[in-house]
Order: sequence, then structure tokens, then C-alpha cells
Amino acid sequence: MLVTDLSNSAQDYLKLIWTATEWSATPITVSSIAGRLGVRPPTVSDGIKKLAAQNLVTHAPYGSIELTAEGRKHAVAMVRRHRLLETFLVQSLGYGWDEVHEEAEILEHAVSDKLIERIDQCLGHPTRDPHGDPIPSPGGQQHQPTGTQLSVAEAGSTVTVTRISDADPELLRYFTELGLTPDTQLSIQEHRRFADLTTIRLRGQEQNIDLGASASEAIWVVAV
Amino acid sequence: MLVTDLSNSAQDYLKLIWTATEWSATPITVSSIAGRLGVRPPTVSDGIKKLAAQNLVTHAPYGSIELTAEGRKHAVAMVRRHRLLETFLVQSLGYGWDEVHEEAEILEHAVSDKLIERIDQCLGHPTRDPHGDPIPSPGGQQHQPTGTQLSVAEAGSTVTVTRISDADPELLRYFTELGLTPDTQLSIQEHRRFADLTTIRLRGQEQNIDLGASASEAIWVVAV
DNA sequence: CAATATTGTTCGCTAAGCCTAACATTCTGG
DNA sequence: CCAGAATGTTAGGCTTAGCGAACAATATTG
Ligand SMILES: [Mn+2]
Ligand SMILES: [Mn+2]
Ligand SMILES: [Mn+2]
Ligand SMILES: [Mn+2]
Repeated sequence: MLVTDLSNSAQDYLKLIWTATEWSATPITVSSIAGRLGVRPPTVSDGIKKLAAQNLVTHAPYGSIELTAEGRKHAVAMVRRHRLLETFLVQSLGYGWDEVHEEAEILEHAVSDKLIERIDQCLGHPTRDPHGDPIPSPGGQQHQPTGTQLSVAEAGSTVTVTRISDADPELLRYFTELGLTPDTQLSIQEHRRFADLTTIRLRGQEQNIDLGASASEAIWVVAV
Repeated sequence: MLVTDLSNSAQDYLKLIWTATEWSATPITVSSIAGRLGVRPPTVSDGIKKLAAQNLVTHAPYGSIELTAEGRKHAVAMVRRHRLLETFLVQSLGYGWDEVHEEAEILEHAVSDKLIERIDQCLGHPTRDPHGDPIPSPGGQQHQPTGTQLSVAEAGSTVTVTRISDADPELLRYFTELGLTPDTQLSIQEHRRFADLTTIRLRGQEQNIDLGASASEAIWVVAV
């Protein structure tokens, strides 16, 4: 079965389940899927049951949701599509990194395998998308992403941004203003515990910047 | 109402009704739509009734099917999307003109208005697609196409190809071999009536070429 | 101009995806 | 450890897009 044989919503479920555990080990739940996809829990409960009937996920009522090998294959193919499309929109069509997620969310279901491979070729086989997320190879390989959320990274250390969550476009526009993008180097000045603030300084700048929890949790970093 | 508010199939119906009368005055029928779209007549009969209820077409049972002003607006917007996408796939991604129709048929429903305008800009506002079909402007204007089918064009005349129907990819590959594309000049040697053959000679070539009805009806020409 | 062939429509059905309301299970904190 | 909160499932209903069978209207042709 090809990825393109699955319905749009099945493709979205699988992609979402896969990406949910890419950067953190949060267990995937019916309501988390419903929240992300903008549908009600019963819809997801049904949807997951159908995916289980197709052997794309394992799931017993009230139990955990896990991809099967087959399901993972489709999920990774969708992630590849999504991230290549985002990269293409930025590189070739002048989109901002805050504008591409929504567009790719639709296009990923419509492009053919041939088109995806043309785009990949035209971009020179990129390995990361505009948000720093790794792009799986056609065969499904990808180097395991490393990094921790800025909110929990060690104060006093100097780090490189590896990845910024693309979930909130407005946050991305704020980061653009700051000049904070993947591969930016910064030093972590301090965490102010009950204010939930993280103070950072970008490499080459004098100013300190205070980031709240939603911002510092959206940024993944590795030690330089 | 925006074009993107309509279902994919409604978009396809409207586009098909519009294009059916672009190059010839063939009246559009339920079964012709069903044939082109690969669905059964009852499906189309229902679908047209729904479009009529939305005031996008006029249609009384057993009567003719005509676009309303509103329906025409949506139809032209879809034609613009389709043809810009075809052009983009050829110009920017190295597709052959025989490969783009199918891909555009899907993508046209998925791209945003923003993406279409980016593509238009990136291509320098092209006015014709790879098959010679005119690309309507964002406002819906387009210069009326002129031309007659090669099969009925005057024998002995020298003409320029303005348009080749993209309905049959295999035929397009054959034309590629011959070097017969939009803007090619050729002279019409003769029509052989009951053999349904048209003999042509491409400008700058020595060889005559015999084209059967399906080929000579797919080519539109204007006198030089 | 009537019989027949063609074309179009209506009817009743299916499947997918979504919903709300009601119910079941599991988690949690006193 | 148990009651209430949180989460998940089932049941039943809606809409859209499709189908075949049966029927209705129109077109063709002898
Ligand atoms: Mn999607
Ligand atoms: Mn991304
Ligand atoms: Mn289409
Ligand atoms: Mn075309």
C-alpha cells in the first residue's frame, strides 16, 4: 500500500503520531491528537480504530497508541513530504518560515511521489527544513535529532539552536525580529524559576532577551 | 464565496463546463461530464443539481447546462490555477508537457491563492500554458483564443499551431518526437477525406507527415 | 409517426468523516 | 482506597460523494 492510498485524515494521524515523539517522549493520546487536528475526541477514537483495523497502529480500547512498522513507513513518508514542501516554499518561492506550515499541511496530501522527488532534486537534497527539523530520506532514514528544550538547558552554557517548533506562526515572526533562527548561537544567562523566564544573549549582541515559557519551550538547543 | 470553499468535485465540474466551450461550441451534457470525470451519469446529474441550487449553473431537468456569472468566475479561477501549475511544473521543475495535466488536476484543488500568485510572479506572469492554452488573469480576463482544428483547416495553407489538447499524454509524446509543439509553423498538404488523414509538412523539414483524425483534431491552428 | 435507442433522473443504498450526548474506564488526590 | 475528575468509547445522526437499478424523457430512424 502506498502512502497516497490513505485518506488525508489517516495521513495526518500517522504523521502526527510519529512527530509527537520525535523531540520529546510525550505519550500520544486521543485528546492530544484531537486538539492538534482541530476535531473532537470521538472522531479520533473512530479514526484510530480504523487505522488499527488496517494494521497501521496498535491500539486496544483505553490503551496506548503505537505505530506499526507499516504505519511508521507511511508516517515518515508524510513527514518527508511536509518538510520538503516547507523547504521548497521558502527556498524557491520566497515564503517566510512562518507561512509555510499551513500551506504544506494541505499540499502534502496532493503532491505525487514524482513531484516530491523533483522538489528534493531541485533543492539539492536538503537535510533540514526551515525550522531545523530533519528531512527523512526517501527510504525513511534520518539521523536522530539531538537537543533539549531551551527551557531546561543548563544556565551559563553556550548553545546552538537546532530546531524551533513551527506550531505558532506568531512566535516565529517574533523570533525573526530577534534574529533567532536555527543555527543561531546564544548563551543562556539564567532561568528565573517562578517567573518562568529564560534570559539569553545572542552571539554578537549586547542585549539580553527574556523569553517566557512558550518561547523557551519552542526552542531546542545543543551544547556548542 | 471563494473558489476554495467549493468541493473538489464542484471545482472540477465548473472548470470542465467552462473549458468544454473554450475552443469549440460543443454543448455540454451530463454524460460528457461523466465521461471526462470518470464517474457515472447519476453522480453528475446530482452534482449539477447541487450546483444549480447554489446558483453556479442554470439547469432544468433534461435541459442545457450553463454557467451563471458567479459559476463562471469560479470556473475561470480554476482554469487559471490549472494552467499556471502546468506551466510551473514544466518551467521550474523539468516536467514534460505530457506529464503535467494529471498532476495539475490534483494540485489545483490544494494550492492557496497566495501560492498561485507566487508561482505567477516567479514565472513572470505567463499568458499561455505548455499546451498553448491561454492563462486567465487573476481578474478573469483573457484574450479570446482563436484558431481552428487542423482537421478542418484549409488545405494548401501555411499555419501556426496555437494549441494542442492535453487530453491524451501519449499523443503529446508522439508530437514531441515529431517536433510539433505550440508555435510550430507547418503547411497543410492535403486532407484525404475517407481515410481521415491530414498530410502536413513542418516548416524547415522535407518529410510529409500523415496525421489521423485523433491527432489532427487535437491541434488548433491559425493562418500565418 | 411510432418504436426503439439514447440520455437523463430518481431512488435507495454505501462509506468516510465529522458531530453531540450518553456511557465507560482510568487517573488522582484527599 | 475511593469518589470525583479527566479521558476515552459507543451510539446515533448528519453531509458529501459515489454507485446500480429502475424509470422518464428525448432523439433517432424505419
Ligand atoms: Mn495535512
Ligand atoms: Mn517544519
Ligand atoms: Mn481537478
Ligand atoms: Mn494544459
